[in-house]
Amino acid sequence: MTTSHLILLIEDDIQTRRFLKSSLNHRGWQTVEADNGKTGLAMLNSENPDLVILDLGLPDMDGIAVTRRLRQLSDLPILILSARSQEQNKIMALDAGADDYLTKPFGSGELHARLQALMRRISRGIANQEIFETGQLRVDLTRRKVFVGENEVRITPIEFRLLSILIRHAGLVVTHRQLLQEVWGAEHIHDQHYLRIYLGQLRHKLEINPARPRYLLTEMGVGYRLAVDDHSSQD
Amino acid sequence: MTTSHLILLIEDDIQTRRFLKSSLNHRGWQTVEADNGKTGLAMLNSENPDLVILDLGLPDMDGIAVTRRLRQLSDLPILILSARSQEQNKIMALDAGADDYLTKPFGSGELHARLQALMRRISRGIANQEIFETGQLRVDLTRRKVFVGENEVRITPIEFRLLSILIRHAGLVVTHRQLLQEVWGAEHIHDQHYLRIYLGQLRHKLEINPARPRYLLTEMGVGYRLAVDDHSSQD
DNA sequence: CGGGCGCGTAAAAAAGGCGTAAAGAGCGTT
DNA sequence: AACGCTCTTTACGCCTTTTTTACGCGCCCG
Repeated sequence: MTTSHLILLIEDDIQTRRFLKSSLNHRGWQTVEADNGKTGLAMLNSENPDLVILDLGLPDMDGIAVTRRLRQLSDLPILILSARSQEQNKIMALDAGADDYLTKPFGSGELHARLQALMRRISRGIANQEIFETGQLRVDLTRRKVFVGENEVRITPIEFRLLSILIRHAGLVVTHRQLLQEVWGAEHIHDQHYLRIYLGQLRHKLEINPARPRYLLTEMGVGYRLAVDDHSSQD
Repeated sequence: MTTSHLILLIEDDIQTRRFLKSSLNHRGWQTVEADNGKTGLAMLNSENPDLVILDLGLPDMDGIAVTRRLRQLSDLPILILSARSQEQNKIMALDAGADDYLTKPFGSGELHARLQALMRRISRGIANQEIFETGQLRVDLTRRKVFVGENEVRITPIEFRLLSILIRHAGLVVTHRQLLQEVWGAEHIHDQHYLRIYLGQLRHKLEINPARPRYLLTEMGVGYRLAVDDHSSQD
C-alpha cells in the first residue's frame, strides 16, 4: 500500500504549488516544496523524497538541466509538469531521464492517476527481471547468456548491452537516441550506423530468418523494438 | 474543491450573456460574469475559475490581447466566441493560446459539446493517456501502434506525429499553424499543402470512407479536428 | 458566368533511412 | 610477435518516406 511517500515539489508558481500540495496531501502523500531548481536539488539530499514533481518552467534553471542533474543524483521517479508551449522541452526532459509528464492544465484526478501508474511501474520492477523469454528466444540477464531454442549463442558485450536495453523496454519502441546514448554515450548520439550494424549482427544470431525479423523490429525513423510474444507466429 | 466547475464569462452583449448563463447553470455549471476585458482579467484571480469563455468582440480591448494575457496568467482552458465576420481574429486567438471556438449564432447543444471536450481533457486527462480510442480507431501512443478495428495500420513518422497532436487536442480544433509548426517547424508555417497531403494519407489509412471522414474533420480556413465519440447519452 | 480560393487526390521525383558485406583498427592473450 | 576476437569505418544498393508537381471539384463573389 501507500507507505511513507514523500514527494518533492519543484514549482515556482505559487498557485500551482498550492493546488498540488492540497491535492497530494488530501490523497495521503507528504510534500516538501522548493520554488526553484537549486534549492530543489539541495532538498534531494536533505529531505530524501520518494518521488519528484518538477515544473519545466523554472525561473533560475533550465528544466532539462534540473532533470539531468536529478537523474545523476538518484534513480527517483520524476514527473514533469509542462505548459502547453513547452512541447519540445518536454520531449527533451523525457530523453534526459524523466519518467512521465503532465501538460497543464490538469485536474487532480489526472495527477493522481499518473502518480499511481508511476509508483506501480517502479515497485513492480520490470527492470529487475532475471530471465527474459519470448518465442524461441531466452535471455539470462544475470549470467549474460542467450539461447535460441536449445542452443546457446555467443554474444559480444555491445550486442548484449543493446539486447538488454531492448528487453528492459520489451514491447516498447526505444529511440535511436536512447540506444546510442546508453551504449556508446552522448558523443555518439548521431552515429546511427552503429545501430544498423549491431542490430544486423544480433538478427543474424537470434533470428531464424534475419531478413524477416520476428523479434528485433525496426520502427522507421524512430528506433527499434523487441517484439513480445503474441501466441501465434508464422514466416 | 476540485469538482466545482466555475466558468468565467467575458461577454459584453447582455443578451448573449443571459443566454450563456442560463444555459450553463442549467447544465450544473457555476458562472461569474464580466462585461469587458479588463474586469474579466481581474476576476481571473479574484474568482479563480476553471474555464474561460471569451467573446472576441469586446468594446474595451482587443480579443487577441485578452487571450494572450489570459494565457500568460494561467493555463486555463479558453473557449472563444466569435462573430462570423471575425474569421481572421478567431484564428489569431487560437494561435495565441485559445483552445477552441464557437461561431455565433450557436445553440446550447453545440456549446455543451465544446465544453465537454474541453473539460474531458482536464478531468480524464486525454492529453496524457497512453491509449486513445474512439469508434473503430485505437491508437497506442507509447507503442506507436494504430489499429482500425482488429487490424494494425502502418503509420509513418510524420503521419504519427500529426495524429498524436490531434489526439492530444482530441475534440478540439488545431490550427494549420500549430500543426505545421510542431511537425515541420517554424519555417514551414505556410506550407498548408503538406497538411492536405498528410491528412489525406491518414484518412486513407484510418477512415472507413476517406471521402466522408468520421474522425479527421476539416475546419475550413482554420485547421483540423479529431472527432471524439461522446459516450454520454444526453442531448 | 467566370475566376479565385481552399481543399482533396494522384502520381512523379527527390531524399533519406535501412540492411549487408567487407576491410581496417584496437586490444588482450598466447 | 602473431593470433583471435571485437569494435569501428567505409561503401553500396534497396526500399520507404517525404517533397514536389499537377489537376479536379465545389463554393463564394464579383
